[in-house]
Amino acid sequence: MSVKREKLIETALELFAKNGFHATGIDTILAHAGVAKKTLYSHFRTKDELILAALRQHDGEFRNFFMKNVEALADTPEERLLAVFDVAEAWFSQNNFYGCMFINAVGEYSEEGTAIREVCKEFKRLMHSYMKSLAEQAGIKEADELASELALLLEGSIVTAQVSEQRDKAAKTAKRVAKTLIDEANS
Amino acid sequence: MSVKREKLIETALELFAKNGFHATGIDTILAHAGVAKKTLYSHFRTKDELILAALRQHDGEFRNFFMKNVEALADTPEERLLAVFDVAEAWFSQNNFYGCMFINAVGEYSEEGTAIREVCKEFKRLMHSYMKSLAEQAGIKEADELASELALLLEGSIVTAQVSEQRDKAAKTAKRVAKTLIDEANS
DNA sequence: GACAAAGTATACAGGTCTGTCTACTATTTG
DNA sequence: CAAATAGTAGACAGACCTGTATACTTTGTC
Repeated sequence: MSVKREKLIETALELFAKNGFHATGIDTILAHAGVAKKTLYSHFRTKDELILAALRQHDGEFRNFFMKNVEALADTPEERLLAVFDVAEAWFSQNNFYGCMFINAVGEYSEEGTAIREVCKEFKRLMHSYMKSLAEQAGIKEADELASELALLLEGSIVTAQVSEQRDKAAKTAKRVAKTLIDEANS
Repeated sequence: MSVKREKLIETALELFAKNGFHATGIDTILAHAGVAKKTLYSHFRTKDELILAALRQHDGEFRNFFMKNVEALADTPEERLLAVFDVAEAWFSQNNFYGCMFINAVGEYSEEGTAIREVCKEFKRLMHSYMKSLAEQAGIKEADELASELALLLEGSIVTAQVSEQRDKAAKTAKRVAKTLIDEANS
């Protein structure tokens, strides 16, 4: 694929994360990426298509980052369910942490059923699916229920880290509750 | 206070909630409110000041709605801690539910220390404070910890209801975990 | 080396944005 | 009743928005 296209998506992701989608203009993206306007519009028909491509790429990249780190931090499925919140803490402490891009996107695009919303919904579905598979591998009976509970905790910690700026505490509180829930589901 | 000013804030809140802050123009607010531009700029110096006034009013209104409903649904402090999630479920099921306006605002305004961000942070602090006082009234030792845990669950259920559109399930899952945590903190 | 593909730079159209200004009209208050 | 206050309607400036078009340049491939 084109290196210009990749540069555009990379730049767009940074600016969308920091300043939001509506507040980030095409010209700003072009200036930061060092790409001409015509090149952008040869790769993407509209700004919305660029947003969509950026979100789709971030979906893949982020889940890859997340799973790779979970698997590096712990070996057993049960330990990995807990490690999710260690990875979250490391994520929150990055200096370019601006919350979850998919949550932020839904805040700006409220119309249900649109492509942008569906990508965000799918990302959350896949994160839930990942935690459910870990729970199943750990031999937990109510794997789906536990995954929903842990997903809720993860969302809560992301938003608390973003809004209340208590990043370490948000992750640690979520992890403490997660431990309680995993122990309970295992008994 | 001026009825025009109130109408402006009310209209702005509806449009900001539905379409976001950057995507909602001054002219759109004026047309919906039936107010002249000069009147707006006699009450607010800039759009940001209107946003700030709207957020501050929503802070008061929302917490009042929340606490009134919690207190109507349950009588004892312990039951009220659980009722928080029944009120959340009722909130999510409103047809004009677009998630938490403060979370959405932070997604659009990333610069820490700005007035808009501080209002959002303060709202979350006050919600935590409310749940902490309920926990204290219920005689729970680690009231602050429990409040942080329940706040995390509440945030998680809000975001899940908004993004994943499983509104009933999000509230019920959070309530189920909350019950576990409250029982544990009481033992 | 020729030629097609991909890129640059930039002007432009048509629209929207915030905020100011002028001129006029109700409304309230002393 | 008169004067101050608060409002309407709308034009306007200057900036920014998305998306298209023109003319030129680089790059890669046969």
